[in-house]
Amino acid sequence: MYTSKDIAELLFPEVTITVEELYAKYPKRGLGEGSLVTRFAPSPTGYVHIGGVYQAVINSFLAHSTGGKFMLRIEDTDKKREVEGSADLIYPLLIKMGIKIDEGYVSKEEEIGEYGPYLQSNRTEYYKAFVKDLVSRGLAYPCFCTEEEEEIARNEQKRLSAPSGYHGRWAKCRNLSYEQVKENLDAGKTFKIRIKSDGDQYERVTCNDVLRGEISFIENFVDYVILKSDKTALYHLAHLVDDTLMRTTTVIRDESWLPSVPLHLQLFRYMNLPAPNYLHTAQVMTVDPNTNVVRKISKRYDAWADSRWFFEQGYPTKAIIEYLLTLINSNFEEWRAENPTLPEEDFNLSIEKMSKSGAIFDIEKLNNISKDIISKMNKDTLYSLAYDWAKTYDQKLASLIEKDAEYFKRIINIERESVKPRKDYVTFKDIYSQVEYMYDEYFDNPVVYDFKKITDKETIIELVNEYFNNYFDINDDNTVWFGKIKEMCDKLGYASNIKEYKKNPDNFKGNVADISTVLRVVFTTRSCTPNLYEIMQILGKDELYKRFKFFTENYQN
RNA sequence: GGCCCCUUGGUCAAGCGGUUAAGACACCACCCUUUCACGGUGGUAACAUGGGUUCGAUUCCCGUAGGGGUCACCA
Repeated sequence: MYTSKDIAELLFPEVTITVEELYAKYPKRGLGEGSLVTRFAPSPTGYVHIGGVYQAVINSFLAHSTGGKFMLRIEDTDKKREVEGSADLIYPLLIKMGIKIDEGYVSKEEEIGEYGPYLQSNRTEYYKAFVKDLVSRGLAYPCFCTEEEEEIARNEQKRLSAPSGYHGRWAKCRNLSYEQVKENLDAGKTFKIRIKSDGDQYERVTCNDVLRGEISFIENFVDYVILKSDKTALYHLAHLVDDTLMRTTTVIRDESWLPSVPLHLQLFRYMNLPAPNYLHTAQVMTVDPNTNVVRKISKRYDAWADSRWFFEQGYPTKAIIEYLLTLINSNFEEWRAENPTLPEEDFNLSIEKMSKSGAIFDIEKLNNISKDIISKMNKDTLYSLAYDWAKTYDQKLASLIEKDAEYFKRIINIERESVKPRKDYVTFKDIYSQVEYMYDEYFDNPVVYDFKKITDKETIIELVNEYFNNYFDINDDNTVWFGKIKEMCDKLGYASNIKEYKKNPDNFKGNVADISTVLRVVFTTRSCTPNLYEIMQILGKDELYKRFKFFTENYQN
């Protein structure tokens, strides 16, 4: 009389390692009581989705704030979906995001940590060992059904409105004898392994989710495939094996995994293992710009689903992370306001403050955070980050910077490094268009002078001449400089005091703002610029004359 | 359709039985101001709905609706 053990041996003669040996090989970690061991486990199907970064942030913060470990595991069991080379993109991306990885897959050549391999395709023997154990104890079995047969069963179930899946009378291979299995094998049929579910569709099982509390489900009564016919693991199996052997304490994943919790709990029970703690996060969503419908962020429709998009756009890493943090923990902004200079790693991410409902990704809010972060950078930091960015994404800006780094720094430092710094740049992408007029090359192309009230060429020339002849001294300080402009206003019949002007506009030809605008536009072509005095200081006397000359030769009313 | 999760302003969200229902972003107005960018002040705007429980529900329970997820040899 054959037993299930014989079937296991028949199916997996090559598997000699046992689960006991594996447990021994990966002993419990000697971490403190409340230390969380977490993991980010993406599959290499392309670039890292922004939702993945969101997950990684949660995992890493929770591990690090509890003195635990954060792992990076690559879930590449599905070779059909894998995008060549994309596994090697993940680690560098996370590092660039400022997320520290304690253990895991770095590249084809490199791994960190003692609980590996961290690439699932290198763990097949482990999965097989677990499966063999399950089969030998009669808790899993080989299934020889073809796709066609299963398709037919599915259709029948649909027609009958029966619960779908491989179970009950549809589970044809559930009780195959040793002889039947051998017969199929001898006939050259391929098999996959299904869990032999003991679940009852009228019974319930509960899970105590760390975030959501107790959740009750119908027991799993479907004999799900856990090992594919190519003998690679399905997620469910890999999750059981990896998170057990890697000693993960808390499985953090998005809520789309909630429906498979009963299966996972069953799997752990079958292995006589304690299930890890589960934390099912909400998903980040977006509103479709065309239909106004809330939906998942999609690789197909949303360019920014690709986390690299944020780098291309010139968002500082810090802005991306801080925005994500505001979505994850509602009190992050408050903490940031109270601790403006602390690094974000110091923030204590807490599960209690985590929202259960999916947030809609708000670019406007991100922009605000980004603008604020850039405004608080000192000129050297901004210079180096902007230059790094420009080198890969904006050659025009890069070459401007390369001409003269110090000159560039002077420009971006106007009204920076102060209590109320300017907030001109939402991203590094905004810099070019706001500094270009400080460079001579700008005038190689046709320029448009953006004069406001005073637009007549002769009048402007008279005004600038008057200014240069009687009021201009590059050595004046800001106060003297502006005092002289007011003096000139008074002399020419323009109000030097705007309040006075507003009281009796008819008494004046205009006001000091009009005069300032004339100078501003002659020197920069723009009516909106940072502090004019500083701009004039940076341009210097000769350049100012040169620009005035250019104006006289090129401006047309 | 079955099962599961979620539901406070346009968005992120405080709140955890009694509040004039915070705050941030966005928007609007005013102030400050040589333009702009800041900064300041103020404003518009919310508890999906119906039943309970209770002296009293945004808060607790049930139903309904809406949104989302999931029902693969994908993760």
